[in-house]
Amino acid sequence: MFSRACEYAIKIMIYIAANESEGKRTSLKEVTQAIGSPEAFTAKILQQLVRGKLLNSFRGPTGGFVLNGEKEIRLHDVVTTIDGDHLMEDCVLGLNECSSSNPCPVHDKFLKVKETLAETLLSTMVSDQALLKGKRILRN
Amino acid sequence: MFSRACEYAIKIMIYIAANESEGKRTSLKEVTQAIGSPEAFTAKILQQLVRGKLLNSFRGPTGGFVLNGEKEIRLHDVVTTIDGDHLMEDCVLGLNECSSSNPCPVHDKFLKVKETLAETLLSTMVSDQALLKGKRILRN
DNA sequence: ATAATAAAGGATAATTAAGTCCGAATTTAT
DNA sequence: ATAAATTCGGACTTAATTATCCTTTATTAT
Repeated sequence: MFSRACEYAIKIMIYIAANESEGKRTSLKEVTQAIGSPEAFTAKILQQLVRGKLLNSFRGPTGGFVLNGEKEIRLHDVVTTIDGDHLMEDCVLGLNECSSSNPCPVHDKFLKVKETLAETLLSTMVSDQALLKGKRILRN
Repeated sequence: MFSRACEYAIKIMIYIAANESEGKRTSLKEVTQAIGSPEAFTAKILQQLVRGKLLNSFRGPTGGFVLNGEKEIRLHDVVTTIDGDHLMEDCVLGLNECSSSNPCPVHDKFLKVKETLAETLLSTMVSDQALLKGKRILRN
């Protein structure tokens, strides 16, 4: 459903949010350890999240990453930052010209699926208590 | 959401079903023209659909593909044949050990999304009249 | 100032997905 | 029989994603 990078990104954000609820800043090393992801690749994803204004970063000793406190971050923000909004916006069959007025054969059938997905991503905050509780389960 | 190959597969099946409702057998050339897909790649997908028992094939002049008439084919059959059941069955975060009894942080949030998707795929037949009406809109 | 620590960034490699090429096998019609 | 049309199958190429390596830059503490 999501790219591998996006799966990591969601885990990253949840882990950092959980850490932050305990007042802790999170380093690359710590988060890769926590979610079991390749370090260098994870660094790239963290960069994207910083550029996308979802995280703030600090260099040097005691450095690391924190949530951008200015807005409540939703899963929707994370997904669109890494994967874009294709899943919610594009035609399921990949057609350029598909819309409610000029629908592809399956357009109507998938309206509800997309709506449920969008609603889920928009209504779920990365700092949601229900998510943070599951913090321990971010790797196998 | 689906792989490119799976998008093609869905279009292929709808097109062949529409043709078949008019008693016509469909050739590789015709379907690639109809859906605007690369011919050689489309041939591979047709092979997969034949091996998966969703289609029957005939060689030689007047050859081509027809639906396997033994069962009513659902979108679910097409998707699982090409992409597998990852979308419906696997953990959204890619965890191996994620289940209702040992859920990842977002497990519950995505239950409804997966359920809506599965329900949509299972309840939609490729010969559904609503789909065949949209036959003309399978390429840009 | 210096050394140590951590993120930033660029270049490259490995893997997977998407797409192509071409010859073999099968069937139809002449 | 032969030629043409069509699917089958394997090997190959290209493009995108995932992952690694290594150097630079910024920050902290000594």
